[in-house]
Amino acid sequence: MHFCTAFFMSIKQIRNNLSEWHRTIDRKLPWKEDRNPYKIWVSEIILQQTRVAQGIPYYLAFLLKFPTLKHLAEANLEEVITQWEGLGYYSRARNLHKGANYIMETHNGVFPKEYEEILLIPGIGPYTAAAISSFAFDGMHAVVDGNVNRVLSRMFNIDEDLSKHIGKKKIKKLSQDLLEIAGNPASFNQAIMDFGATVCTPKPKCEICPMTKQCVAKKLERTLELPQKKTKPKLRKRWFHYLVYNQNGKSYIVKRVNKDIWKDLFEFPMQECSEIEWKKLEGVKLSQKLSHQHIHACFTEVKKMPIKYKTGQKVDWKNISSYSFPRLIRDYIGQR
DNA sequence: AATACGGGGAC
DNA sequence: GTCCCAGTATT
Repeated sequence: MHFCTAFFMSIKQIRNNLSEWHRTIDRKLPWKEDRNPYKIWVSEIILQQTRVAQGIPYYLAFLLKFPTLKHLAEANLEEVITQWEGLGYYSRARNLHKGANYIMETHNGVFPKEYEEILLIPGIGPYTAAAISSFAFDGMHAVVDGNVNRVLSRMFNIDEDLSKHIGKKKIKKLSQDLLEIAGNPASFNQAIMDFGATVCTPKPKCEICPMTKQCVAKKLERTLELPQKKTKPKLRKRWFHYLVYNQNGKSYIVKRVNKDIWKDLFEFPMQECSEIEWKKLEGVKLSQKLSHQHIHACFTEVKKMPIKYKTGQKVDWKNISSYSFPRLIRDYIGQR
């Protein structure tokens, strides 16, 4: 059929141009040095929803601290969380630790090779399983991340909401077709992500793009409309009152244990309150913007801790920095 | 299908 | 300010 032939030609053209383009730029990054699945795993988890530049120092420090899967499995969760301090999405650190133990128990410490097995590791979803499978083992699994969504929705003018099943299926199919024609999964997956990260960016650089002839969105002047944006959840404002005990060189800190932000990190004893109450408080006021919440914090130093706040553990001020804190708390301690 | 989960960089 | 980043787990 004519349509199928044209489609196939377009796919081949895209593959050729993409691989030619990639040969000219290939970014050198620390996790590309070898095909050690453990290192690739760590890098992929760090890079979830995280920019390359932000992830690099964490990747280097993490591998210095936990050089092998066994080191990670045998570490305490506390140490792992500490390595993650400041990076955000702390469940990634929890799952990395849980995943290392899972691999020790289920696969005798040997990182599994098959996509379906990789997918069962805690914290690994379809993207990360495909990335590890292709980068470490040459598995024929196409990655679909934010870059791929953007590149392919534009190339093929995919209108669907990519957070929904239909849209996901379309992108997955295109990406898998391209990969199978390209034939080199590690290099193709790397190329399409690098392309999305540097050329087919949210505000695209079409003037330097080698594939404008194949890009349907460009032809229709729709590049800025694709991929379809999802409506963002509305911002939540929260008001925290911290009681900072300070007597004889001691303080109290408590670990956050609930299903909420900053789980497993420490903070001072805290009472969440209303905006009205918060504005009347005396103390050091700092705020922190998260993607979906604005946290307003007031830190009040006290010589006596009310009984109901006396939870957690008493610690020396001079050791306090060794605990893991959210950015906001760390900032307060730093400027105090 | 929708929501929660951090922090930061680019504009 | 806004967008969104090499996403996943839970509801």
